[in-house]
Amino acid sequence: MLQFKNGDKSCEFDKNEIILHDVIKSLGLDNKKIIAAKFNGELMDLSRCVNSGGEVEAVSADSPEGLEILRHSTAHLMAQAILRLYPGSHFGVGPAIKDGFYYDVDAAGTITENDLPKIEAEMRKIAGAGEKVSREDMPKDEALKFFAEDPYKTELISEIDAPTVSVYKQGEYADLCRGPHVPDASKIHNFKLLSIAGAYWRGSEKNKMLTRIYGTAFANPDELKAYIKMLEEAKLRDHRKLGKDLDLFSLHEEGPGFPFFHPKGMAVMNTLIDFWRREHNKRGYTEIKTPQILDRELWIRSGHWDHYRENMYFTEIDEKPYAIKPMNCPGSILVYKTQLRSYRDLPMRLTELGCVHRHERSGVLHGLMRVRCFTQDDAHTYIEPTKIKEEVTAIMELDKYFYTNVFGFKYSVELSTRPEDSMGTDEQWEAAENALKDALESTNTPYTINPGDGAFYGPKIDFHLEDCIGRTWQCGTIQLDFQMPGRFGVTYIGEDGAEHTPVMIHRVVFGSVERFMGILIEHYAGAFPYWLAPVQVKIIPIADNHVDYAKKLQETFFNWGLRVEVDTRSEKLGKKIRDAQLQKVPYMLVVGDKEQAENKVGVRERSKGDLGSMTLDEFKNVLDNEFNPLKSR
RNA sequence: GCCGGUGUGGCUCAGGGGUAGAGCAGCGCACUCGUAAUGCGCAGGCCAACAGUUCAAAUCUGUUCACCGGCUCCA
Repeated sequence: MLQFKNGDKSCEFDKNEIILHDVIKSLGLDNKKIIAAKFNGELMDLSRCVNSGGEVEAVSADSPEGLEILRHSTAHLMAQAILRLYPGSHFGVGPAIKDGFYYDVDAAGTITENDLPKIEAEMRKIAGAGEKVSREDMPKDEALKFFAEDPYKTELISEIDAPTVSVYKQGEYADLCRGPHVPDASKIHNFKLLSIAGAYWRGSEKNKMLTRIYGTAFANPDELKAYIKMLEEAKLRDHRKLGKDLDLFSLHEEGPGFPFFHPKGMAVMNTLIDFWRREHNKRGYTEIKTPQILDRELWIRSGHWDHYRENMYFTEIDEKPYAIKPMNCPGSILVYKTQLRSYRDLPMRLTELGCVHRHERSGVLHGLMRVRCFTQDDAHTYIEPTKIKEEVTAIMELDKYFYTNVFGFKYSVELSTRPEDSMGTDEQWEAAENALKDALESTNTPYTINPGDGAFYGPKIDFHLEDCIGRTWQCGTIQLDFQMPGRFGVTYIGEDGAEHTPVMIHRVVFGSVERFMGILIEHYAGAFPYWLAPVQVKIIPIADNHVDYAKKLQETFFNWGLRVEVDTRSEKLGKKIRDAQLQKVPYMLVVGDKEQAENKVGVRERSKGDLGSMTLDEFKNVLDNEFNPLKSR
């Protein structure tokens, strides 16, 4: 006798074993969208046979768990189609991921983007025929024999630490897989293959490169359509396109990875920096500036030569070796050491908007997000070891103010621990990692651990912001450093009159000012808020004889400190407005006979439209009510 | 760096072995206009670079460079 229940529903079978799908049916839970089962909390195939009773749930394709199964099964469906079209192909791994799935293929022949429709068509054929999916548990040695032709599966099987493995078969295709999967391919309707790329087997560049095919699948056709539309809209937000359209920056073959900033881009960047300076001054930071090129000896002493050389550029001055700085810390230390410091001077918070050069491999460059020269909004804080938590907490609050209050970003936090290539003792690393953990936990900050991703001199807390298509980019970081102060003999005189070594905190908020700007462009889709907009106000004379009045207004607004342009072209009003809208200017001021006579401006806001005629005082009042973190306090 | 793709006027793109095309932007002229594109005209390109095949290359081949999508790496 087997008893099953689901909430207040229950059923019994006078048998020793039963198929979960039958249980679901008699519990009255079945419908077309059900693709798997959950038995006592464990996801299983609908066809799975159980020999004890328990809690049973039906997993629908539109639940988060069901969607993952659906996508995973779609990856298998794709693999079967590829096997038909490219017999002899082998497969690596093919998991469900955040917005879909991929499968890494060692294809017999070359698969290109143009082949995706063909593969998709084959997939629909198989799904239409309702190809059955079945699971089989095999002892490992049998599985090894079964997959003898497949180097990838054999490698995976031999690493599995269990006596048996499960194999899923559908038609001519079979795959080593934990499952569960849909009962048959007819459950898969709404899918699309998206892109193709190379990917190293098991993620190591020492291994062969396989062909990775990305795709996605959804429970409903509307969701798939919405997702594809989202991808298209995201493309329109791409900071590289908007950077061109809005004349913010450009990239040139003559300087790969070295962006050129135009006047409008600089207007945004300088505004960001003004804001940044204000906020740091409020919090007890003072600013320094250190040289671009420094003696190679300094970098040997700092450990960069041993741990970071691959990413550095070198040069020679008067036959002596020098390095272009990839980080600002050694420079900061030299400034610290120009005087004998007291515990009363600590924490000493030195900021530096340092332009650093790092050699990045050609394939990773990406607009403003990944470059070879960027401006770090750096600060190095020298601090007594007992004050770490307090200081780290204060930095996290600063980060939160920036990201959430001012820019409205979602962000995630990671704690990155000791990497393989690093300096210092285990005790030092443990102390540093614990200090960061402590700060995170005492502020109830949710975080994940990113093992082995710390800097070579210490662990770090990283802040990741999302771009328009969900890629995340590291911006802020807080790094604890127990190494450099010792290496450079950095000291302070304590209350006890003795010399002590301070701890150093390296931290950035924007991270790279360039990257942060890239993310802002996508975040706002180019429509910067009033305080950041490169052109805040565009004056639009209706006819040529209003240009003089427009220019007079511009003078006034310059004196108010605004960024203002006048459209002096002999175009129609509609055209000038359209162009200003496309440039995403927050305020357009239409001026014609009426305004000129009354000394007014016709105010149009880019999203609210025509706000009517206003005196200059009234307009100023509107501007004063705009969000502006440069004016608070 | 690796795999795949792409490279044609400022921008978006068509063409494709026989002396280079469109729209937008630019310039000129006319219009002097009331809240998302006025009309007409003009000018603008060694078709990424370098080799090769050919009577002839933007077009075919090779190499290089840059860019795009990923991988690896990272702020």
